[in-house]
Parts: sequence; C-alpha cells; structure tokens
Amino acid sequence: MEAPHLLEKREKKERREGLPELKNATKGKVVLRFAPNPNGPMSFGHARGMVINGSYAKEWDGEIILRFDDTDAVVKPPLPSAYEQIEREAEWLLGFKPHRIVIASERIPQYYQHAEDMLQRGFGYVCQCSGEVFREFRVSKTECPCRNNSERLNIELWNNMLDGTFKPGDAVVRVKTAMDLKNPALRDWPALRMQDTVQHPHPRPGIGSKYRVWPLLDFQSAVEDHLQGVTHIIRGKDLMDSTRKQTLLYQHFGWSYPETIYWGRVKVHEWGGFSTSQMRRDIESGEFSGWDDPRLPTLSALKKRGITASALRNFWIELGVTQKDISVPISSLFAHNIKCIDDDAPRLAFIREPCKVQLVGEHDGTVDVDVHPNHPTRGVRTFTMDQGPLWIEREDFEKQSIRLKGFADVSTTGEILTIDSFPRSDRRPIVHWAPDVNTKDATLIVAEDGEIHRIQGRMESHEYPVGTMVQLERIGYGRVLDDSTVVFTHA
RNA sequence: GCUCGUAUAGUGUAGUGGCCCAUCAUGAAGGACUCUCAUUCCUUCGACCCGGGUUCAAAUCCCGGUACGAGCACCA
Repeated sequence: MEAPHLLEKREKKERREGLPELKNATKGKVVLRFAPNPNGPMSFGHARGMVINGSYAKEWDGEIILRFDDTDAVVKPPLPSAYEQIEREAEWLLGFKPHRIVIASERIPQYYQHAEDMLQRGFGYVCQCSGEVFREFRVSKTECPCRNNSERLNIELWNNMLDGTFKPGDAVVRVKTAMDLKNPALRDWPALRMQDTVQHPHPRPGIGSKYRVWPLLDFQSAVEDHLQGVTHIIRGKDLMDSTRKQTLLYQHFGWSYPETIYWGRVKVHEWGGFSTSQMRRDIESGEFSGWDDPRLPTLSALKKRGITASALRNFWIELGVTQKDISVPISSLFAHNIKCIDDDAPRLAFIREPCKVQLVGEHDGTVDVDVHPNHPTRGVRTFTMDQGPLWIEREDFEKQSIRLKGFADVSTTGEILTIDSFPRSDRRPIVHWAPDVNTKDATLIVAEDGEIHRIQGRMESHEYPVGTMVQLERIGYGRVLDDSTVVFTHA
C-alpha cells in the first residue's frame, strides 16, 4: 500500500520561529488589546502584554488597543501621570503607536447601558446581600433571595444605586449564571458595585465624583471587548476564570467570545516581588528616587539603565506564550541586550580606583586606539602622550608587568612605568589606561542586589550625547547619563 | 475545601502518534580570532515528572499519582 502523506510529512522539520500561529485569524482583521491599570507606569511584566499583543497585531496586520482599566478608585487608584507615560512607553516598546486608546472611566455610560439591558432582559439582578452572606450562598450552592427579583424591581433598585439611595456595600449587580455550577468562581458573579467617590474621587479630571456605580473588571472588560470588536485576547492564566465568567455573559447577550490564549507567571530570579501599589508607596515615602530608580523593575528604570526596546521584545517573544510558570535569570535579558548594542557601542576607558603613574622612555606624541575594534571605519580615539601622568586601575598597578592596551609593554616600579617594548613581546595582561589630560573625574552608577553603588574613577573624555550606549573596556556596557556619569547596564 | 491549569537539558523553548537515541537559544567547559574579562566563530556537556493503559508505534492520546501555580474580592 502506498502512503504518500507520510512522505510529504518527512520534509518539514524546521523549528517554528517566533510567536505561535493565531487561531481563527484573518490577515488585516485581527484586533487585540492590552489593558493595564494605570495605577503606575509600566513594569517589566506589563511589557509582556504589550509586546506579545502588539507583535501579533503587527504580524497579522491588525490593530492593538491600549485600554486603561481604571475602574477602581479605592483599592488601586489610578495615577494621573500614568496614562500618558504608559502611552509613551507603549510606543517606545513597540516601535509604533497603539492604534486605539480606550479609557474605561470615560465609557461608564456604555457600561450602564449594558447593565440596564441585562436587568431588563432578566439575566442580571441587583443583590443586596453582603459579601459574607453571599459567600455562604456560593459555597452551599443556594440561590440568594434577590435572585428572584422582578425585572421591574431590579430596575428600581438599580436606580437606587445610581441616585445614592444605596451606599457602597448595600448592593451589587450580579450576572445570573447558575448557583450549582461546578466552579464556585462562576456562580452569579458580581458585575458592578458602588464606590464612595466623594471620599475617594477618581483622579481623572471630569470623572472625579461623577459616578457612584462602577463596573468590575469582568463586566467592563467583557463589554468593552465586544464594543471594540476584539478578536483575540492574550492574557495571564490567572484570568482563566475571567474568560469563563465572561463567556457566560456573552451567551446571555448573544455575542461570541474572542479566541483566548494564556501565559503563565514569570519571575525574575534576581528580583523580589514588586507590586505597583507597593512601589508607589515606597517612591512616595522616598525609599526610591522615582519610577525610574535603577533598582526598580519598571520600564522607565530599565530604559534608563540601557535596556533597549528590541532586547525586551526579543526576550518576551522568545519566552513565548506557554502556560508554564517560569523563573528566568536576568542575564537572559542581558544576553539579548548585548546582541542589540555591542555593534554600536563605542569603546571607552573608565578607570576604577585610579592610580596615577608616570611613563618613562621614548615614545610618540600620540596614541590612537579604535573607537570600535570591529569597525575600523568608525575612527580612533587619540590619547595625548605629553610628559603628563597616566591612569591605570589599582588592580593593574599591583602587577609587575602589563601591556597598556594599544600602546606598549611596560614594567611597573612604584609609580614609574618603564617602557619595555612597543610591539607585544610576551603574554603579559593587557590593561586599559588613559593619560590624565584625556580624562576627567567620573562616576559609574551600578544598581545591584537592590542597592546603588556609585563608583568614582577617571573616565576618558567624550562628547557622546545622553543616552548613548558605550562599552567601558574590561568592565561592561553602560549608558551615558552626562559627560561624567555612566549608568552600568550589564557586563 | 471546591474549581481550573501546567509538567522536555541548569534556565527558557520547538515538538500535537512514526521525521526524535528529541530543536533552538542561553549557560557551563574547552578552543579559534582579537592589543578589552567585549563581539564573532568552532567543539563538548546536558532533558521528555512517576506509574499504568491504548497502539505495530507515545515526549505526543487515556487513566492514576506527584509537584508546582492560579481562581473562588463589592481589586485589576
């Protein structure tokens, strides 16, 4: 018997590159979204949502919506400055602007309309049970008395929520699912609740204390995804039950739920647990200098430290969208970053624990060293070899014989360096160095193990603009902060 | 407790019944190149959680176990 299909299969063995194929996707018709809470700027973890969703949008010639889920003014109040910052960070990360911006707090009327629709059509009800009481009902699978309210009564109670007759805690709107569902999380879940926006005004101008009733995430997100025509949702697997809740709501409305993909949790081994709320408190208390404090895992801090957007993109795409919970060493992000910056980074000498030494022997007036060893066309750095002193690192100063990189083999006798040979004559260690006249006092800022070290030294003078990625010879890569300060990125 | 999910080298990842004594990256070790402990290149090391079952054939399907994670908020 012939089996031609087996032969065909034999040919394809290539490894899949990049992101897995999107199911049920049509080129040009894909709509995705990334929906952070603007209670702080983006952190490392948010970058995953932005990168994965944004990359799919680009790959499928579709759209990415940046949506601000700012429907809580009490527990996780929004930070007014975060909206714009997140927008800027999104563009920096993706390399393009998100196609649409949606702000949930500006869409409350739409959510109200759907809530009313839900009450009128009888698949939602106003529940006046307290949280504890309802919890009992949920575990015992019993229906709460409010479940049988007439549509008319529900509308009346709804108006009581809206007009302030009810206070926060008095009533919520629930979606009628079923109390005997296997998964307790899905039983008549809450869709909207009241918030004391007088005591806790929403920080958005124009929103403030305007609304007493606010949608919860599951309801707001579900309705908005439908309104925006979202086709694919890619999010953390902690939101799996959210999908199930929302699917139940979609069935009531007669809508069909988007394709959904989940990823697991990512921990960076070197970083502890940082929550946006906690960082915010620590910044306000002065423990950190700001959201871009190099010790923090925020995008602004990583950017300031010299991590590039493309390294971040490559990193997250390589991790992919598996549901595994993973823990990665930060060096894996650094490995991507090196690939992005090394080819451009000009070389510079930074002398830690500088020791001043005097050169003895005949030599030329100048010494040229490469700006970048792999790119001779990028020119040279010229050291001025007058009779002035040179700087070398203490560690090198203590060696008997060393080679001053690009110049000469020398022997050290106290502070005197005697030239032995210009060509390389043996295998003595090669060290970086610089004449005093070509250097200035400088600081290397290193953030490590949650601390900031400011290393003083002498750095080769340069005119690179702020933000330039440089490589400090024999030390590692860094980002120019000003003409005498470099932030250490990684080795 | 109830519910849901995941399990491939040190770390990530490919793989959806025969291309697999398992891919790629990173890491480690060694080497080449190089006047940086950089970059680049080469070599080597190293894994299908455990136990059953289905099948001619299982990393891949089924059942059980174990481990880890998540949800059961009037947070997102």
